[in-house]
Amino acid sequence: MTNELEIFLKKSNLSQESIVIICNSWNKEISVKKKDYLLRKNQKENYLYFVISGCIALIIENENKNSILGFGYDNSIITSFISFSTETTTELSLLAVSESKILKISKNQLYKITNSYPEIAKWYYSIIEKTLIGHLKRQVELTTLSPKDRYKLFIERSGNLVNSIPLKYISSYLNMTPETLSRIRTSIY
Amino acid sequence: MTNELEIFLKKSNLSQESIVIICNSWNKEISVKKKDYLLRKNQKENYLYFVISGCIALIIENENKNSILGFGYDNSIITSFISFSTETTTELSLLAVSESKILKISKNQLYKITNSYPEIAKWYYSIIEKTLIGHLKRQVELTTLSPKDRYKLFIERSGNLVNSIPLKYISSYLNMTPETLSRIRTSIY
DNA sequence: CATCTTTTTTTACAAAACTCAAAAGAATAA
DNA sequence: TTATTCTTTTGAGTTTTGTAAAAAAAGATG
Repeated sequence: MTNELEIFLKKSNLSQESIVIICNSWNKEISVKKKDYLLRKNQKENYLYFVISGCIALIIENENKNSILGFGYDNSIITSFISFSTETTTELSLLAVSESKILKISKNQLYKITNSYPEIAKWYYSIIEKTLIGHLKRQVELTTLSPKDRYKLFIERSGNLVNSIPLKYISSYLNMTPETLSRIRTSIY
Repeated sequence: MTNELEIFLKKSNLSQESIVIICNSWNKEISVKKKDYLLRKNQKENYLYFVISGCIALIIENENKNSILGFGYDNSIITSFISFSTETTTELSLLAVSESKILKISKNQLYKITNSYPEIAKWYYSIIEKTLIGHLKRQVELTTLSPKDRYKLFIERSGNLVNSIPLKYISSYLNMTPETLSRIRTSIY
């Protein structure tokens, strides 16, 4: 059982019994190196990941453009939800943008416990709901804020990432070119 | 019980019993006029809506800019999920962009049946999951496609809307100005 | 029906962001 | 360490999109 995961689970209102069951259903801790993929385009996603440390990007990689849709870091959960829930192959990839430590749980293992324990099913759906809310908020920010304001908000919330991952990933997440981000950074100070 | 809702529910794998229970939990059909609000900024969202006909926009209205995050139309479900699930006041509004017929179900009514019937709880969570997937897909499209391609894809999928709601709403949904959309429309033909 | 309002389109102009290319700086590997 | 690769910055020029204002078209109202 991993400490970080347990702390994370304790923030939900789960019984201690459920916490133990969930914790025991995850695979052993994995270390992933920078630029390793947890998932590549056209594969099927069979796992849900818990990021203990480091940073995993949910990214769409096309010939001419890569776009990061989200990051998983610091005790958060990430997967390619579309593929994970619909059993289709993924358009998105999961890429470690810094050295990371993660846990993973397979769809089967997860379904086993959500089917057996209603409380755990509820917990899982609350994760989907939180993920939806996060993406909606991001969408609001992308459409209403200027590039400069998007960057400012980003450093307010995730300032630590600025120093631990290449800026090109942040610019991609903020939907601008690395050049534009570089210019914003020099213009601010 | 409304025919459209029943047809919609039959597409999920719900038992007939659950379908009847869900149908009976909704309020009477409401007609909303173009430009009526189902929900305004800073209110709390207490309802989930089923759009029978017409078109409801999920919109963020700011001083200088309005942005549409999604449409509900033709037998689909819509609400301001952030407010609905977190009990916070909404930043988003729900605006009828054409004359619409809708049903609504209150949070209380919904929770009553999801708590009593696990199958209905599952159904509700599948709606959240589908909503998440829809928003993720939209996000991919907004970040990877050019304005022209976004418009082309939109008319492929929702061509009927082009003729039934003002173009300014479509341009907002596609994250471009009405002028840009107008230029695209003349350049295509 | 005539009028008023809203929506759509068009224009000219301005500004923002992107592309391309190159150099400087960091990080990584041999 | 040095070499190599990757990242960030900078500059110039181009393209795209946005702004503003006005005209045209469509729709609503009395």
